[in-house]
Amino acid sequence: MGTVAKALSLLNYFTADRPEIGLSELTRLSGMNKATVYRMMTELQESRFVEQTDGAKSYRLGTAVLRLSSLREAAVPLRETSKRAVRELATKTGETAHFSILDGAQLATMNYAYSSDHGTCVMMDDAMELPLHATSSGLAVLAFCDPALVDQVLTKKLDVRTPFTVVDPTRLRGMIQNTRDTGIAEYVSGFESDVHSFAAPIFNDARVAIAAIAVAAPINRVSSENAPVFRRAVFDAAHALTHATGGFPPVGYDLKLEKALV
Amino acid sequence: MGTVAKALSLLNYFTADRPEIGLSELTRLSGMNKATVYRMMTELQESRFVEQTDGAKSYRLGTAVLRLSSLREAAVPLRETSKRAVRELATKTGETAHFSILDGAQLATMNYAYSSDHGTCVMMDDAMELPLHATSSGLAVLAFCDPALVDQVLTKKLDVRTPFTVVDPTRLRGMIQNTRDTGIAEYVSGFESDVHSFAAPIFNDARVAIAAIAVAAPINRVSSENAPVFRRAVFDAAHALTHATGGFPPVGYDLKLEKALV
DNA sequence: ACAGTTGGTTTATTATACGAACCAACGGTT
DNA sequence: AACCGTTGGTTCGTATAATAAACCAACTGT
Repeated sequence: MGTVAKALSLLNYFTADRPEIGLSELTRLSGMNKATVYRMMTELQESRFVEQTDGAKSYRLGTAVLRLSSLREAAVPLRETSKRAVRELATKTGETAHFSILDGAQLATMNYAYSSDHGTCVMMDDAMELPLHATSSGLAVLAFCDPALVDQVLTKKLDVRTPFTVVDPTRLRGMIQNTRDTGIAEYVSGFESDVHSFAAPIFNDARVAIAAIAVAAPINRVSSENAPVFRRAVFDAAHALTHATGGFPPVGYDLKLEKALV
Repeated sequence: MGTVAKALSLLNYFTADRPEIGLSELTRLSGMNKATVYRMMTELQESRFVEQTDGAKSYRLGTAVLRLSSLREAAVPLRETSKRAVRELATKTGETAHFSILDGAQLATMNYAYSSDHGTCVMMDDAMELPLHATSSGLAVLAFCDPALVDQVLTKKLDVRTPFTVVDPTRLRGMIQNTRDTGIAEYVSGFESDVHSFAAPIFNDARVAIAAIAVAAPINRVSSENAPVFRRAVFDAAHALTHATGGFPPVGYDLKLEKALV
């Protein structure tokens, strides 16, 4: 890993839970030398990727990332397009909907929407990172992405989030194959307990999965009655999104789904 | 400039007009050695700050910036809050409204909204960069930011955008002082010909200007009749935004404005 | 007075980034 | 087919720039 990549990896320690980090803390987190961290943060600050809060000396993400993401969004519109789709999906299903994009070997939540149909709903965090092996969105992406990513994910030690998180590579491969067959991913309590989620992949112009849209409901609100409704809604949303963003599903994908969902 | 900053400066060559850049082009633009550019882009790619488009080998901004900007937005909400304000301002004034944030020595447009009241309106680009010396938004920020920034901007050679762009430091200082006195900035044809714009600053919690909200109208639609309406609308929007984002205006600012705008 | 923080600085050492020159492949001209 | 100017990518000896340990100074709580 070169210097640039090492410096940029420092940015990964910023999370929704930890929006500001001091020098010593960042040194501890990264395991790098303090002087090194200091120099890198100074450079990141020059480039406005981070900024120091006035009173405290702690760092937080800077304005440069805003400009860059606007540009990325202008070049590859996803956030805006998906936002509407997510809101519609939440309204239609009466449950929490979310859209996440593949970023390395994880999914980054880009937006989500709640429904007020019920007194409770599955909660989300801003910019939440979703593991590929523990979520329906992850399965949806793994089923239709570059096979190398599947190998990469399955050879690492996988985090256990709940007693129901599947970490056995063989079982996961089975679930991925199953998703590939049906076109829609499901996961029960893999990431949060008592949550049943449905997800479908969004494809790019090379027919590779790059994102997923999902619905997450409390287990007890999912039945054999309404599960087909969720599946249908998720598929329709994903289908529309793929097309709206200039992507194409793999050959035969739509057809297979249309049959399965009748 | 260290390696990290140099590598990150490569990202600045991505603009709305030039969303994808090839290796040779980037080498030419940056004036760096090709091998150096290549190494840096490879590292940026590892960190997912850029990605290569499938067919062509050209680079475009990657997914990492999306995640980071979501996190920044979670820590310091501005984009979302301003979006509503901008839309309201456009509706209220019947003209194009936009919000931009200080990023280094430039303003980065974060969002904008058109009005359909007239057959024509001032057009904007995504993620447009606005020079501080040629726009009303720039004057608004310069009037209430760190004085060091004013010096920094005025000592550089300033770009001429139109025959009406002011580049004389003395005249600019006058205009900045004038903005400081009235609290609202105006500029006629400084950035685009035949455009009259009004802007007011947004303050952070240290009472320093960090952004601006503005209205831009075709010159012939601005008169002594409706100019006060524009000023009032822009001030109200900026005031609301400052408070909505947890900032405070300088002591006496609101009072001065309230008097001037009666 | 002390121990343990914090952010920031200095130093010699050595690892790493550098750049000129070099490929191989592609697309037009002639 | 030979040529030209492209393109993205690679090589390798050299010199620059990143490194890490140790050190400040300021602050906190005991």
